[in-house]
Amino acid sequence: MIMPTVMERPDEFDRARKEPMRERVYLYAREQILRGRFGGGSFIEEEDIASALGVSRTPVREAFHRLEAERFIDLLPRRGALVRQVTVQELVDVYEARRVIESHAISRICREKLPVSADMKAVLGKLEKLPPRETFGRSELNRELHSVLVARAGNAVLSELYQSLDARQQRVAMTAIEADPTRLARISREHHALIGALAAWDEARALAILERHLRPIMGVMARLAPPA
Amino acid sequence: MIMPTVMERPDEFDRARKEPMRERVYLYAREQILRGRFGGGSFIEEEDIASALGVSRTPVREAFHRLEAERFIDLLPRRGALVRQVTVQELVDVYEARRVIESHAISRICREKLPVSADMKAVLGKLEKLPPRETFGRSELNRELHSVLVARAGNAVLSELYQSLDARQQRVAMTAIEADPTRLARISREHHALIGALAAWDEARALAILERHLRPIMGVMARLAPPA
DNA sequence: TCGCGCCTTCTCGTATACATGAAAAATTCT
DNA sequence: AGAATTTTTCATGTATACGAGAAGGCGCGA
Repeated sequence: MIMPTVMERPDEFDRARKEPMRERVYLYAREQILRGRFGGGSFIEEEDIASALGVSRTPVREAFHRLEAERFIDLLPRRGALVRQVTVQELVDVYEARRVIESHAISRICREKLPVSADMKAVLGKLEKLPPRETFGRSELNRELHSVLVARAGNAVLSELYQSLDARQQRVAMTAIEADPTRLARISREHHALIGALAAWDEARALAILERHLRPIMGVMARLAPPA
Repeated sequence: MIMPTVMERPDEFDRARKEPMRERVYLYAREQILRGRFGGGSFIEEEDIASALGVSRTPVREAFHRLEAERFIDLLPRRGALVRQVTVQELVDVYEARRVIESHAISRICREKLPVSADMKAVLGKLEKLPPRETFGRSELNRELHSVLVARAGNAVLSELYQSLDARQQRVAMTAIEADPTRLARISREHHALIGALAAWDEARALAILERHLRPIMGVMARLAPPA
């Protein structure tokens, strides 16, 4: 029932686009949550979004169901959509899951002697071209690098699972970067080291770098998401 | 557009139940796919299900979206719902993913010296009480045992990921059992051995048993799902 | 004043109606 | 006849309507 922000002007978006309405509704609601406008623990109602975007409730419902599947909200029967509170425990679990999947990918890449893919090089290249100021863009590319790494291992199912984790952590990743911008430089260094170890198929070294790479993030999380 | 089976009598189900309609529609469509009545590669239309169950298209749409999220069908824009063909590659990937997650769970249980949970014992108990004839029930319990094992490790996120894998492989698991009923006895023995190793916190042994346990299934899969 | 139950209100869940766009069918041209 | 184009069909995508169930307010009684 809490409307965190009053929209002065109905959030009109380009209705000319031909992509399905529910997709745009989904992206809109997702961004509101990501940006923290819909705080965790507050309710959103279908009609809110529908009128704000000038669409009917039907596509909003479909977007809500997708958001629920991705654990952004909980759909309470006849009550509304509760924006999930990100708990510390959940973050720890997400990072452990990431570590499990990424470690496996690294092991496969090294054991099967898979060369570093063009995708990985492309992402690294884009990262270098991007000025350090562009924290948002860099953060996106960093996440993409990890995705591409997992994809390289060649297991589509694991890649999908990893993607869903990625969506879940995205909320916090953004604020984590903002809270400590100096981390970006460190992350870049670690990424280069990781790709280097992968190119040399040095499994032990790559795994060690991954460990060091993921561990400190948990500390940041704990500070950002005090227990509800 | 292919309706594999003509329903002589509209598949009437108990409309008195108070659980949401979309849930029943979901379960119905899911079972049809699981039982192979909607063959892989064929289209199902919303209206088919709606009229077969005597409901409107609205809950059917929601059920379809859920089935798509669980990878039972592909929703093609303005075309319909395509029942996914289970490829050998996908099955191999699913089993590899299972192995990754279950191995991690075993490692954690052994390293943190977590005692075998009451849940696990309960499932084992139910399994022993169930007569060997009950292949379907035994298969369900076997899957449940693995779920409980993963849950024991205490990572809710990984448990969720595992659950989604479980749903994906269910289609084939059923037919796999039917194709080779002698496997059930072997599975039971391996499960007992696995729990034994877990109780002793013998990580290496438990992992070895898991490997042996999951590997032969892939052979069965390859025979059951010839490349499309 | 406080507790209990009724009533109002408001949102979701489902049904129905209409619009849109793609596939299939019919027609025409070569 | 064969192929390309137009027409038709028909399932999906979206909007709207209606009913049911829960939350909160209000009045009544202790």
